[in-house]
Amino acid sequence: VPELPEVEIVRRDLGRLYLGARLERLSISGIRTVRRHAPELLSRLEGQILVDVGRHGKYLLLRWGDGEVLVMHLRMSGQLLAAEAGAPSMVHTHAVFSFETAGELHFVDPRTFGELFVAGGAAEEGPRTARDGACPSNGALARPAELAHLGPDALEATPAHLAVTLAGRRAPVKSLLVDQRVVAGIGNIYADEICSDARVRPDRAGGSLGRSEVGRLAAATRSVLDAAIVARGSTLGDQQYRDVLGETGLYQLQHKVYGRAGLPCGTCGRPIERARMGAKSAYFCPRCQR
DNA sequence: CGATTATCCTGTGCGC
DNA sequence: TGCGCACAGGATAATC
Repeated sequence: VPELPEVEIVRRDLGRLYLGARLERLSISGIRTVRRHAPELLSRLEGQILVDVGRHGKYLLLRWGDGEVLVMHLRMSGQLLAAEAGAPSMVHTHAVFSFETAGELHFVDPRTFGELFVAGGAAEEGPRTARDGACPSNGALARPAELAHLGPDALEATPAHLAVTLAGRRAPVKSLLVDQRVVAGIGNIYADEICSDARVRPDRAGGSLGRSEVGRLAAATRSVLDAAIVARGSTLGDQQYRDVLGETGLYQLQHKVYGRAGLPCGTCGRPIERARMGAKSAYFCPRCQR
């Protein structure tokens, strides 16, 4: 459930609570959570200081004093929750970060789809291209090789990029929006909300969109994600999403279409429809969205 | 090659 | 009250 806005809130919370703190111990109890490489690799983070918390799409990037980057993804049911030192763990806690002075951080994930791994920890360092080494001095967190397949972060993507990636595609607009290779960070909820804001039906073929429609889609991507971040993300009925301090988001109160099948559209009053797109459902207003 | 479908997993809520 | 089952969906592998 967590998508770009929720992950961005978690990123900010982590920075506020743990930046500059020294990791005393990292204990892993869930094997599946660290499935990318040997769990022992994570022990190299112990003793290091958290120096930066970044994000690309739905991935969190924690950079440590020795230059290591810990990559985390919450997937469907993952939560990162602050806890007092020595506090008992909830069920489905798969990793506990114990900081020297900042307390603990618990990685809780009932469905175990989430994961964490040290970037570059599993593979040999590949040959560096000129691009890779071009500007390491600007302090920006370089994207790990494991995330090379991702498109630009949805907040960084330009309208031109969106136009190019939609051109000629037969796949539905919504499928392209949630395709992390096109833009990174958009999931099922925000794809529906973005299509609603852009007044474009989610099942329209990407290549069939006109210039102004692509423009509206790009603008909607920005405005919807920005507004969702201001509202600290969406916490749905399942109460799944929580920020690091356990608080819910409020953006669900501003949802125009997601989960609102049969309810009247706020603009025209027609009932919101729910359509099956593959295994997932898409919500839209049949009158306002074309 | 691009588009669709199955898979991973557990908690929840529904119908019977 | 309880049981079975569909559903939720992010990413990836497999398949059409």
